[in-house]
Amino acid sequence: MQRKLVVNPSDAVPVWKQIEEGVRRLVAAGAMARGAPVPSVRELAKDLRVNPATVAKAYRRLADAGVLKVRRGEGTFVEDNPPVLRKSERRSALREGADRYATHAATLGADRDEAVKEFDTAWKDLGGDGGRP
Amino acid sequence: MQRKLVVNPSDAVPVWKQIEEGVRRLVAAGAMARGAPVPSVRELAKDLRVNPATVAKAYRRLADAGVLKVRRGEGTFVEDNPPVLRKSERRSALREGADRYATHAATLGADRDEAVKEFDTAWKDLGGDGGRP
Amino acid sequence: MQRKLVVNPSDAVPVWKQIEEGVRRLVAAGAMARGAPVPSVRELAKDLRVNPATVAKAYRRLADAGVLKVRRGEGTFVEDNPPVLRKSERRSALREGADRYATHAATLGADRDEAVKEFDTAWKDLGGDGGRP
Amino acid sequence: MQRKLVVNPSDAVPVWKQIEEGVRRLVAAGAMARGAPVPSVRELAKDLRVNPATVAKAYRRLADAGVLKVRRGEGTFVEDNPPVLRKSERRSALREGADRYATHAATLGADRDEAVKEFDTAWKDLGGDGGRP
DNA sequence: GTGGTCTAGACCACG
DNA sequence: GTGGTCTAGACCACA
Repeated sequence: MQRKLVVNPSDAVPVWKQIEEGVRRLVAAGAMARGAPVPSVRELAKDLRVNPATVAKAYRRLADAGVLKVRRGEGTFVEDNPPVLRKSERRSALREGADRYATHAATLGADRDEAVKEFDTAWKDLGGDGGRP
Repeated sequence: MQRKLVVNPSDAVPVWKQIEEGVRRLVAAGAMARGAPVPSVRELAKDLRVNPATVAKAYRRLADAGVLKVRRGEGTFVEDNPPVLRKSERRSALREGADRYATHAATLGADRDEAVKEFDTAWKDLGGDGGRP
Repeated sequence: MQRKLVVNPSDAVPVWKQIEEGVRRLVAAGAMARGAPVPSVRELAKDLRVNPATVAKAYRRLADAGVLKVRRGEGTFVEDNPPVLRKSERRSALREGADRYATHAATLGADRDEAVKEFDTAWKDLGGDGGRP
Repeated sequence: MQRKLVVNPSDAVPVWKQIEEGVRRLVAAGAMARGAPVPSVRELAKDLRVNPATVAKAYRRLADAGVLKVRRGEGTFVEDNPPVLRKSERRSALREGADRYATHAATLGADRDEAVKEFDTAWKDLGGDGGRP
């Protein structure tokens, strides 16, 4: 599992969404500890070479979602108790990704087993152990 | 595998791209035979309830990619030898999609079996039968 | 100088125009003798693998221009005295071709001398002798 | 060489193609520097008095060809390393155009000097100075 | 502000 | 009939 944020500006997925998902991932993985400060908007923007407004948008959404907490004058921090997605939200988000991958694989002419095999390889590379990564 | 094109105008992915990928799938699956005519721009547009320019864009891209062949004044046809991705390209394209889905699922806290189960559901909805479509 | 008609259906120039210009060229070069019969519409269409209507359009224009003569029930023939283009028409047609080539060369980043050199090579290959081919 | 884009809506060649070739020329000539921003779609459309979608089509094709780079929400830029045709490709592309023009001129009964003279006139109208632009 | 998508409809060239 | 081009204008996502 990567421990650092990376974004691909050429990707179809919006940059702000890549940042948002990346932060969620790092928080879930413990790479960003609860209550710990996250990089400032300007700092992260400079690191990722993106527009500060883009980072700000991701942080704002994460704050709205209760993953981050802004303390005026101090900075931005990981919430002590980052929320878990509601079941239905989580499910539909998962389904969305599954749809994308299924369409992608079918377009390439792959069959079901080949697609799953490739997924398992990718899953292992994330640092998983066959179950929860 | 579905034998008919369908598009979802509410989807985030552009309609022209849905058409392009759908045609690629049908050609790959043999549902659209080599050298055979594809529906005319206007006809398909009427079927799908979209603007002819949208279909034309998809056809144009497919012609640029060598999948379709436009004969002026006659119509649009499947190329006799639609380009097949080289094995390594196909593999890496599949892997890329698998990576995206694995990351996505991991971000949501799903485990491997849940992700595969969701993928299978999505695959079936494409019209697949569990094996080679 | 080619002695046979060839057309390129993928070219930007319409097929009927390629045929029309080809016939003019062959007549001017003497490859199609004055008063001699030209291939029938169907025959030429079969040879060139184009739609008979396309050949018919070229022949009709050539007949209108006085280059060919249709004798009903007998066939189509080269006129005994094919007309010469009026000076202004000829000039503007020449200029049009020059414009196309100049734009083409400039887009490729060629300089004037290189473009002329390439033209001279092409001209010689047509069978010319440095002057009228 | 012209330093500014101009289009002729009455010309047979599509406006989007005129724009595409014009930009290629300006980039090749260095009038549009590597990495520098090109006029925005709307701005250029206003300048040229054409529809923004027409400019967008040209830009899109140039981006696909690697000449321009689109940065979402920021604008469109000249690529740092716009692709140069390989020598042999460039040569054969030039030769192709030369062939077309030679054939065209010969069809009109022009001699070599007349054809070159007309070419020079056309070249000057592009803004050339008789040598490398 | 930027570019991308889509619609509706006109007009043209080609076969 | 076919596809291609262009316009006018709306709406969206992104930075």
